[in-house]
Amino acid sequence: MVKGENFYKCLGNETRLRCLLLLLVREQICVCDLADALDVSQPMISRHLAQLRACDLVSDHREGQWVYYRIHPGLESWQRSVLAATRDGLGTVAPCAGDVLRLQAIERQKQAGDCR
Amino acid sequence: MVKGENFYKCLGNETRLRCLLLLLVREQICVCDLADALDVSQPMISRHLAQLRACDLVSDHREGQWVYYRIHPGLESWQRSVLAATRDGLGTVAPCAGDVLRLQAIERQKQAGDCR
DNA sequence: ACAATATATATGGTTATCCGTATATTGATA
DNA sequence: TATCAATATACGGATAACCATATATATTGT
Repeated sequence: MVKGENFYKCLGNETRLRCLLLLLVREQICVCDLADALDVSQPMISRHLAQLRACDLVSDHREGQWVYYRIHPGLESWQRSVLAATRDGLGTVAPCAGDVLRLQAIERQKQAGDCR
Repeated sequence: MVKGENFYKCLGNETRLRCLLLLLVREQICVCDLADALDVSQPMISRHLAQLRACDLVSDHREGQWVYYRIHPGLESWQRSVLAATRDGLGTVAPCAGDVLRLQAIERQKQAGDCR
């Protein structure tokens, strides 16, 4: 297996790719916000996040009852370049552009609503 | 389907990834040289090249009995950036580094041997 | 301790991917 | 036209990927 093969297998799935691109615009995002922004089920986002985690593309940490994911801080620089190039190419078109908008809406809603 | 999904599905296979990286170091390579350099069977390389062709990652043209492949001239710039970053990250490690050496050996052998 | 929320994983079935082998196609050459 | 070399595709089976549903785990608040 080539070194980059698993990396690209991860990017070769729509949900995972959208996840990663969304994580490029925020330092960290919790699982439920990711699920809502991408409009996918909770088990689905969780499974794909697990795979990204297994390939060291993202890291996670718990804050109370929420688990936050971020781009893995130890990601190799060439992989960061790949993600950045992808954002440049795909970030402004559907469905990725809409993902960002939905995420922003979720964040606004949280801030306005219950202030916990 | 996200726009880049098929692109990354292509990169997510070892043979196809090695193919593309090898095509980054030569303007064009014929099918048999690709098969020899990667040490894979003829149907195998042909099938994967067909898939890269279908996704517009490579283009082909015939010269006599040989068919030459190259990185598709119309490849989007963000995709070129991805390939370049990948070469930077993987080009100097196995098996990609060996692929280049084997390709060079094949070229030398051709030049030395039968001069048709 | 219990209920509620957030997250992870297990299970089963469907579809896609991958590969080896066999065969078809195409161009060159005798 | 028969043959050969190069390339492409078809076929069948094995494996992997993917998803929906159900269930388990962990944390918080009552």
